[in-house]
Amino acid sequence: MATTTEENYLKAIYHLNGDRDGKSLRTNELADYLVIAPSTVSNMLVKLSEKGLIEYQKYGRITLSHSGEEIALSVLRKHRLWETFLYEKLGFTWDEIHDVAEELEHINSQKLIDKLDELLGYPEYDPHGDPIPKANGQSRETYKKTLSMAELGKPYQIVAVKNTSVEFLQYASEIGIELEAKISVNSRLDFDGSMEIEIGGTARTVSQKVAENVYVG
Amino acid sequence: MATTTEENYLKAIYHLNGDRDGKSLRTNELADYLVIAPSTVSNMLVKLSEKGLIEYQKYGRITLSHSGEEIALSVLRKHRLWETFLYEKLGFTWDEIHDVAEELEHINSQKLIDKLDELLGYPEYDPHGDPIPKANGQSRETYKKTLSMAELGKPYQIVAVKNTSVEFLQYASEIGIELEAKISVNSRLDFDGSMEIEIGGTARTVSQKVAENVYVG
DNA sequence: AAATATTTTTATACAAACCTAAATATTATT
DNA sequence: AATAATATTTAGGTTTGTATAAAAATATTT
Ligand SMILES: [Mn+2]
Ligand SMILES: [Mn+2]
Ligand SMILES: [Mn+2]
Ligand SMILES: [Mn+2]
Repeated sequence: MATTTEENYLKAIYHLNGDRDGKSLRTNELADYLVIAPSTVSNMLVKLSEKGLIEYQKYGRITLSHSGEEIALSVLRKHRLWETFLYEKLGFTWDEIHDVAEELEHINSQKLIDKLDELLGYPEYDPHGDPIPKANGQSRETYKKTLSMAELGKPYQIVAVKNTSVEFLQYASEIGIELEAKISVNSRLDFDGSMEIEIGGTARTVSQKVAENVYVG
Repeated sequence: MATTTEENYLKAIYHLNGDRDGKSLRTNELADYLVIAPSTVSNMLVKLSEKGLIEYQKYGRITLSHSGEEIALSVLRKHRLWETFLYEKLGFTWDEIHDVAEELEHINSQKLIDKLDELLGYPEYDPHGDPIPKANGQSRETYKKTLSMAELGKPYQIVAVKNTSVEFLQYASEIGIELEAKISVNSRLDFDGSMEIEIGGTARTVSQKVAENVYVG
């Protein structure tokens, strides 16, 4: 069995190798993401590699092995099912669920997760719009079009958010950014990438950074 | 904050000091209960004592401090609420819930436990008949009368079970021992304390050990 | 009350997960 | 291609929670 720490590494590697354009994942990037020292990561990479959970050799690129990816997907499945539970059944808001799910995802019980899935009615997406991997490890691909890439004047719907920090999600809620909300871009300012949008009938200005964290479809 | 291990120690001390008749709790008994070496316990006792969570000095008796008891009760509350959730909402059987709750009880989120309590309708007892401590730390006293102490011929109801091992609970279910079941003792054999009982209309023989693990009222 | 047995503590060690600082390898710049 | 900058690993330490074996304290038996 993988420890909680190992599971978090595998999930991080899966995540960081997900939306990248070819660039190979390296020690420092993982260390930054996990907010720990590069030397700690370096040691752990040797251990994960010895356990057959990642493909890796000194100074090289970091990728998951087949069994490593299986674990990463199962932890991600648990994470997103718990988030859905907290949101749907316990009335948590979407900015409160991530941190708690970060702990719950490490509870070991196949029956628990199967029954939770059943209780929730086999949801396909979590409250941030992210796809929930299936029990067999199948997972839908992630979204590609962000609000910052949207065409001017065209009507869109919000399908997911990228960032799950409390700060972003609370701000997003305040300005009406929520799943399935109708949204369109009126204009884009070349200088800083900020844009005038219309959301729920109200006109707003959002920064490029915000626009890059909203997926539309 | 207490670590998961510390929480488990405090809960164990609370439990072992609960149904005892004056005998003072000592290192070896704790070590046996937790299935770890006495030296490990000895070291941990010094740490817990330094943290002000227990009253203890070398070679002496072990009791919880006020703040130690607060933590023990809050962990016990979480444990029993989770057990109730698994049983009521996810269809687990009463022999499957303890081990999973043993992990879930260490998740840190006040909101999570408050909302769980609400979802369950503020239950008073867990699926083993044990009282669930209130949020303010109040807890009903534990039961005193076991089946082995019952009067012959008198009608009783099962109110709780003492042992939560899979082996005991599965056997108990098989012979009709479940909460609220009507039960009476026909005869008791002095030789080994075994007894003839009638439960749900069926006559059975149970050992003294089984009878000591069933609470009636 | 001595001797013996038992319990508890102390000394020492190990694994996991982290750290800082130093050494080394890789990459970028001149 | 040599030098400088950056990334990564290695060396050496810390903390938490565990273990075994030896020492010391307490309890029991003779
Ligand atoms: Mn996690
Ligand atoms: Mn999510
Ligand atoms: Mn526990
Ligand atoms: Mn219980």
